[in-house]
Amino acid sequence: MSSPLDVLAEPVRRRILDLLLERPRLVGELTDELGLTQPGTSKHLRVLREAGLVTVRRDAQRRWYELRPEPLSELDAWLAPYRRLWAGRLYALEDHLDAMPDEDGEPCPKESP
Amino acid sequence: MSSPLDVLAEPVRRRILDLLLERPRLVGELTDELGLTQPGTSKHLRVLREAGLVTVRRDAQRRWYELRPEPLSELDAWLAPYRRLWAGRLYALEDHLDAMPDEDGEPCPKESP
DNA sequence: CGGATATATAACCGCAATGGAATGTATGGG
DNA sequence: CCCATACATTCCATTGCGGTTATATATCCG
Repeated sequence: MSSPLDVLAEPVRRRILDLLLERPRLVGELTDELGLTQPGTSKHLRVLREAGLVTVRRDAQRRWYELRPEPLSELDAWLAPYRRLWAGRLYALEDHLDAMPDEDGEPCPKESP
Repeated sequence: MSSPLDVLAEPVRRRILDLLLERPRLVGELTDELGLTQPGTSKHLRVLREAGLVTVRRDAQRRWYELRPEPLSELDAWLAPYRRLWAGRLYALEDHLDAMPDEDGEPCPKESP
């Protein structure tokens, strides 16, 4: 019972979904593109399957994996109240720059310098 | 340099953001609501800070944590091409139910039975 | 039927991340 | 000046996850 967010934390799984966004793929194709071993790919696919993010179509020994985007709507729903914030209101950058503790780290990286 | 998705995989951190969605909070408040120890809370807050998802305002010994939703736009951007799919086209449910391998598992849980 | 192909599963390992206890640091109050 | 408060950091143990190797299962081909 893992949340889509949990499943998508893995970069590899995100790449799989991105690949399936174009068209259904065989496990072998995905394995090639990901540069993983076949069992590695299969395990990620299993996680995606159990999260309902992909479905399988059997074709002899082959398995066509295809995208099932529905569960992503949950993520979208979670995101909704936040989207309003960064879209609508202008963020007072200087305000919290001023209040920044004088640590040497970079607590708030800007996205594009 | 962790992606928002990576940071949000943690349920606790999602709850923190949800709490900060209402109003800024002190570490103590968050600790109470989360049922964690104070250092535990602080560590999650550190992760959120480094991801740019929260900012801190110092007030004597207290620290007011507030939400910074901007990095979530990256998640939103990743989500965009998928959103079109589950929103626009009707998903052929029977189609892949038909192609479902006869395993005992439940590869595709429906969201509301 | 026997081997090759395509994929899944199991067993195992290493690492990173999480959570708790103890400690460090800064600020305010008496 | 000393102690309490509020929070951060460090250290440590546990665990869960991702990756690989080896093995199992199913299907096609000759």
